[in-house]
Amino acid sequence: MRITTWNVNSIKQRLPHLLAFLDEARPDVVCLQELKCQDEAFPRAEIENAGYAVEALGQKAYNGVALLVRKPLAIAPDSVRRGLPGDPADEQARYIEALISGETEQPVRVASIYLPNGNPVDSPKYPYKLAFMERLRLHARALMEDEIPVVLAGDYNVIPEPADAADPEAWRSDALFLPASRAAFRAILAEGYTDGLRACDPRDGLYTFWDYQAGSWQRNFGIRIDHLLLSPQACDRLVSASVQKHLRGLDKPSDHVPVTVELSAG
DNA sequence: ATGCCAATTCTCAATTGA
Repeated sequence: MRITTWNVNSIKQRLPHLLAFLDEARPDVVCLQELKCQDEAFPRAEIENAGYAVEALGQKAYNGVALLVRKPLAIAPDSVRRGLPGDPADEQARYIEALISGETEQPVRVASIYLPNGNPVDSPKYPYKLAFMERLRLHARALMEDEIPVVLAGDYNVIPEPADAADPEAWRSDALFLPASRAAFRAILAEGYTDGLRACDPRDGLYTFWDYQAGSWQRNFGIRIDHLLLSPQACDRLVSASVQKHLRGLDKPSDHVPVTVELSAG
């Protein structure tokens, strides 16, 4: 089972690239972030025609997450969770989760996460980010209890280590790289989760985001902020992980590229 | 230190992102 996470930065703008990616890469599960569209406007028919079941949580203009599941895999009935537990007042569309099952594969629980950016750090946005990460840690812990493999995939908006940025000094006081942000990320890992890409590829220079500005792509001024975190049972099945970097070089790209892990059937 | 770019919105300027 191949599971991909991709912040598309507007599902409407990126639909041609997404459909081409589904056709070429044929991932089994796709976790999308930054749909920037309400559920009524989600291009459901086009994606279903490509062979995928869709569950989405959208809102106007900002945020928005979705899960795509390629047939014959399916989303277990009544298994979809919309919104991260822990704060009923949080109305931002940043979390969707479901149990994925198939005839020949062991089930896997998969979440698509759009973690808050947190900038500027002296605004309420930064404490919101840290509170969201603590909620995610607690939920990640709860999800391990039934021992079904868990993959928490998404745009974490966290640069875990200096090796995950081409120029770490440039991010020193940014919400993506502040010590408290990195500590909150490590606290999730400490619950027993593994950074899937890092577990497969120890090299420096693995990036998943290049800013549209200042020629970041051309100069390879990237950062690694899109992650797939695997519970112990999921990590036992980890076969490979990779970044689909070439998509950043297309016309009208997202500023993020897909990241994919492959799990054995069980 | 700021803008650089891209997308969205009750658009022609402001807001958000990272």
